[in-house]
Amino acid sequence: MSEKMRNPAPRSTYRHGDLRRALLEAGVALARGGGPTAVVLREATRRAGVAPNAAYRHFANREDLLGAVRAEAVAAVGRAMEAEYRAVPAEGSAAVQAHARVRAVGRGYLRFAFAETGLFRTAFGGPFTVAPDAAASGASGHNPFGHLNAALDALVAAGAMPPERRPGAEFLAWSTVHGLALLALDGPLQGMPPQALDALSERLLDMVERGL
Amino acid sequence: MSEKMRNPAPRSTYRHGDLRRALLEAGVALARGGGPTAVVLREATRRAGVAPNAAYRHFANREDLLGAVRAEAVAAVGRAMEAEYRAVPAEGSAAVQAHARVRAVGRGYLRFAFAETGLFRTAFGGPFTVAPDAAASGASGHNPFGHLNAALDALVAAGAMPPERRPGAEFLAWSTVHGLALLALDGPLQGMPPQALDALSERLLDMVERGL
DNA sequence: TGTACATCAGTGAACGCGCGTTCACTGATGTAC
DNA sequence: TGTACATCAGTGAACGCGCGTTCACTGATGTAC
Repeated sequence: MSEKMRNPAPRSTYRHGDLRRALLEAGVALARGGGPTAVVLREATRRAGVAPNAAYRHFANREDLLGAVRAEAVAAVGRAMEAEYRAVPAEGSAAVQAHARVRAVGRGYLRFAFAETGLFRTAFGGPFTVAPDAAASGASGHNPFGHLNAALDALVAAGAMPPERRPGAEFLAWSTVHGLALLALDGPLQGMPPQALDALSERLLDMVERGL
Repeated sequence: MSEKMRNPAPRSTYRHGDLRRALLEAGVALARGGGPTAVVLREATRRAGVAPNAAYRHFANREDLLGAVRAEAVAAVGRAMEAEYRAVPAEGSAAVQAHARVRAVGRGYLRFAFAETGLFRTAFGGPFTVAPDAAASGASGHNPFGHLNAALDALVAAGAMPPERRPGAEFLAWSTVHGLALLALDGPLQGMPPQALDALSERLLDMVERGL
């Protein structure tokens, strides 16, 4: 029973059950609907059926809650990228596969942006950073930047990209898809039908492949 | 004197002199410092030395003021692009010049974004549209989208780009620079020194040229 | 197994904030005769 | 040139809003003896 001291697990029962999770999920739902500014602390507590100030037992303040929601949104982007990535058939030469995977990663990013506007905005619509060990950590999935880096590394390993062009290439590739996403969300591409957006995405990915 | 009826010019004297312009300039100054959310109606009137509600003689509401400020910011982006464009030396073949001009247009956009963060955000950081006649109007300068379109048209005219790739190419090119700008403003490129940003910009423009 | 106590998740009420916006007004200016 | 009147740019005061956040609290639960 000395485990209590070594591993001071938080108490297992709370009145609400798990208010922290409930608030986080409410926050994610708000973000999904209206982006980061829609993550309103009082509204999250309302949805959790709790007094406004109860949130302060689980989050330091509104910014803290928003940060947790943002992390969820980033993870969701990563999952979308992973899904496209895994859908790439394991056929063709290593170079062909590596190319297909870079495209898949970009396609996942774009499709998420088009389909989950609010969450995408929450993840990348304001100031954001990437985990410092993004490139290094291979195991921990759900990191968009890590996926991109891995795909580009594989491109070099397959001999499909000159190694001297590799440094910084992730920023060039990311810029491209990021820009298209935001043009589609806020800019002149607003309201373009999904299939047209998909077609434009493929052309963009062509351009990146040729250009890298 | 019947001109009065034909041309009912607004009265030439106002107590303030030109409060509309004063408010607009205050708004632009606020946007320069803090982006669109910093354009606060009350603060603009404060800076103009006027009561808060005086603004309603010149703007329907806050959104109207912000729209006018945004138009100024967009025009400033256009001017920056023009400046780079005009700096292109008139030497080499038509194709070489056309390439140089596409690059110049992109470079102007990026440099503006890096140097005038607040104004860039105001122009393109939220929902925005481009003038419907953007491509058509050649004379009216200061339209970023128009500059880009013109440069790409020239690229095709010079035989430096296959005509069948021209449609929609403006969105691909714009996506690319737009994405880099936002990654530098909000993302992992934050705090990168201007010369490094310039170097990355040139690599990005290389990529676009090869890829288009 | 039972009792006394400490913990702390959630309560209820209230705050100050700065904003955008509305109201009825005033008084300098421009215009008609 | 002088007087009477209309216009309307800017005034002063006030509003409601919903937010994030703080305060002193309560009462269910977990723990020690």
